[in-house]
Amino acid sequence: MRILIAEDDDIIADGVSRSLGQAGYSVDWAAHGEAAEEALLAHSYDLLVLDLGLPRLSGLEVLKRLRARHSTIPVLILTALDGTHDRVRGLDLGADDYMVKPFELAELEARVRALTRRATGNSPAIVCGSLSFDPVGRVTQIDGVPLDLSAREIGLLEILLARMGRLVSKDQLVDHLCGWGEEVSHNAIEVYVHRLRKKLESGGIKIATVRGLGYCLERPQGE
Amino acid sequence: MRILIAEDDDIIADGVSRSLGQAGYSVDWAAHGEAAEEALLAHSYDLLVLDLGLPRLSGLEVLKRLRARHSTIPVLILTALDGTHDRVRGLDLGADDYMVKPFELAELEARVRALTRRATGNSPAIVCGSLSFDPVGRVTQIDGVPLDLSAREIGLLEILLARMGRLVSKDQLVDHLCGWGEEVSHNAIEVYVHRLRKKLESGGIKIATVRGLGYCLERPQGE
DNA sequence: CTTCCGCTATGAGAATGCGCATAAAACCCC
DNA sequence: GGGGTTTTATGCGCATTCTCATAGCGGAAG
Repeated sequence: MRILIAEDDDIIADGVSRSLGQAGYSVDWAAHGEAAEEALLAHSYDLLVLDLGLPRLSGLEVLKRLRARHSTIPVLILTALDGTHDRVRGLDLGADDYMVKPFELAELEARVRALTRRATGNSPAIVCGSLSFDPVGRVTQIDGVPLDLSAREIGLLEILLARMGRLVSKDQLVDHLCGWGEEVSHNAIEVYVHRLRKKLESGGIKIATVRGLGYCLERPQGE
Repeated sequence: MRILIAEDDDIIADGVSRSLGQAGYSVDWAAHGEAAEEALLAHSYDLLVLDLGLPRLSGLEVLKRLRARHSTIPVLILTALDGTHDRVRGLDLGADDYMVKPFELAELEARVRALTRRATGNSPAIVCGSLSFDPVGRVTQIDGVPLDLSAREIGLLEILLARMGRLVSKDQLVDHLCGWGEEVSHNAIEVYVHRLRKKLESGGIKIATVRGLGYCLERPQGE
């Protein structure tokens, strides 16, 4: 799950990205409207958190262009206390939710969860054999028993589930786990896979290795 | 967008088909499992709304056969409140979403939208007799059973499938398998072909040798 | 028909480097 | 600073790849 934050106040941006990063999302940050526009064109995000008071290119303008391109990415707008007018206009332009500054990080997280859920097609849970993954709460269960996973493990599992039964290269994994700027070695991926495998093996879930190409979460036998 | 509804309760079926028809889909209705099976074989649908409690042929069976034919149509299953077990089994068999009766038509519509949207992103598998190959996931199945191939074998199969029924020279194979700097001997190609043949023979897939010219993946009968 | 030569099949062995495991270091949040 | 998590470091095992040697096959020429 990849999220773009368009926010000029770097203290807020920092807090938000930490908080969401902690929750297992990979977060990119754009400090002004043009950077946001560029990032949106260059990558595919699952959610945009958009401050309306952006320099260079206003948040409303970014949103307008985004929707003009028929993008359906969920957008959560951030607005100052007195920006009622803009807020309304934002919702008119196709924003999905809004928050008024200052806000609680916990509440932001909750709303982000709600919005990303919608993006995953409303599916209540992704099931793979005895494993079920709830994209809303980002909670994993094996045979109904909650499984304790770290942020990185959740991120890894998420993309493997999204591409269940297909091969996923290490580069693809790196892409999904990290925003740009931060990169992680292939070795790190191997370590995550190792740990995730250990936690999943009790449920009979297997991650197959294809040497030189990548990993593949085995789809449970449809029989 | 064409949708098939397999549902024996004609009141529900009527409501659903009106609602979806209203929304611009063209809707067919099958009142029992065999009719659904027949319709699925006769036409190509973009979505199947499947009641699990069908007479004549159960919904689970319909779904199972559908997936056995390597169909990737999105399937939304309808289930009674107490059908937890069947629901889980349905998702295991490759259903994409489910709804519990009774449900709101508006919600059904929303989920149908989500599923049909997702479908357009799906890549069609390349099928050759009992073999199917997903070019995106680079995963091979024979009669629905995943086949364990190495990187080189996958690469070889990939290009043979792309030129199915046509002759592929060894030089072409070398080109496709190796990057710029690296080269590989013709003898190596022979070895890959040998190993790939061994793994494919159980599925009745044949790679013909054309002496002095190259190899050719035989197109299955009936096309 | 027989012989010969070159192409292909096949098995076995060797080399490479990928991925695994484990440990240890950096990091981060409370 | 202490628990957790993330990341880097490192050596080993082994699957995969590739070469080699040999046997099989097919076509062409004599």
